[in-house]
Amino acid sequence: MSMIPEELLTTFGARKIKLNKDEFLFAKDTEAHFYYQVSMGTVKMVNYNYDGQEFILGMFKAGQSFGEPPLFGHFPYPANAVAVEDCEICKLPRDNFFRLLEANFDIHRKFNHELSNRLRYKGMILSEVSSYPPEHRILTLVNYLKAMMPNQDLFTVPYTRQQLADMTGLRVETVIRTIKKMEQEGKIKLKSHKIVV
Amino acid sequence: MSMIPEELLTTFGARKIKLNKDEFLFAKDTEAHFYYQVSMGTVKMVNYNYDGQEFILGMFKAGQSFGEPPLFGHFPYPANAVAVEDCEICKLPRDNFFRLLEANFDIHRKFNHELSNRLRYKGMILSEVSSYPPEHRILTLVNYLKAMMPNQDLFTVPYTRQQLADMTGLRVETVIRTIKKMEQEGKIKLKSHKIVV
DNA sequence: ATTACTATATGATTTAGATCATAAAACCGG
DNA sequence: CCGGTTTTATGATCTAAATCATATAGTAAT
Repeated sequence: MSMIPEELLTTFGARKIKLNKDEFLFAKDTEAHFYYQVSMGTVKMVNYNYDGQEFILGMFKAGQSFGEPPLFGHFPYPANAVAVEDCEICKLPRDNFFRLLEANFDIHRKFNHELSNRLRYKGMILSEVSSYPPEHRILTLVNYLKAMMPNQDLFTVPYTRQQLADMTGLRVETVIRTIKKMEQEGKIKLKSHKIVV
Repeated sequence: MSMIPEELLTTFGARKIKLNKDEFLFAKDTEAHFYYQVSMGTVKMVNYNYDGQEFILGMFKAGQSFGEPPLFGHFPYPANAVAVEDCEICKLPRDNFFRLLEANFDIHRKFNHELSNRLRYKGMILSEVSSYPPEHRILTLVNYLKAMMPNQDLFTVPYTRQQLADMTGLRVETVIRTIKKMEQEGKIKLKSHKIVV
């Protein structure tokens, strides 16, 4: 379930840190020194443009790692890491992380797999944002999120309209209006304002 | 320079195939059976929306590989592969590719590095397309392309206005007008219609 | 050179979604 | 339960870029 079991991380010298909602873990354009894995809560990778408008590049919850590409690819962070809610994060120094990988080939492979999946997500969102109207973008995102869930029962999209907007490059008002319209047309179902698929 | 030396690819049973300009190598939503590496020419990964508008997710030239994420991540192709010009492509069956990786740890690592760099590119473009005006998008892309060049001399952007549009989610006319405006304001230099940085 | 095609150029018009403004629900901590 | 904050809702207006329509300039092949 976890990218790397927490016991193994501890063995290699990882520390657990706490992060309050809205706190920054690292900032865009700074150097990467650590491997991070969410132990509790949710972290988002996010970019802000000049007038504060944000775009969410990824959401990471318990068990998921984030911010490794700069470690593998040797470039500065391309975005900021911010706590979406109170979090606990496992933090492992870069060198220890590479030692851990060398000693665990299967985990090294797992990262290949994980990075590939993230490319899939980004490519999908990119194609959407560049050429599809709001309705299509939201539906594509929602269907992807559902498909990523292990159990295929009813899935409640756990994001606010604002977060959906920040993930699809739309404005809140547009997302609100589009979701309402889709509900009226019977294209989606809502349960206490959350999309259920 | 190459992701995998061609001799090594041959050792593991790779074949060279030819591809004419505008020919498809594989299509979106189909299964991935091969590892591909450009030997000559340029291949683009591209998506088309309902009215034929295209979005270019990546351009790959001699030495570069493409379309591996579906091999690593076990999902169908998220985009189409099309020859931008006449090409020669090395093609290696999936299983042989994985055998090659197992036998060459350094190459396996290289893919981690490569995938990370692609994530960087996609994240950058995504942030641009979602929240920045045409001028900023074009400049960011151009600067990135230059930064990727090994030699840091004068770099001529090798793409047409149409291709730049398809990489930034803009329309040709917008790219043409924006580039012209930037040139007049001295923000960029042109040499026989191509941007030089 | 001439033809045929591709790329660049430029004006006029339209439009989807952003922006602005304001309000009503829903949710949360003490 | 109350007061404050966050989230959802909705109407009115605006605007950047898309779209539409042509035209001109390059480029490649015969």
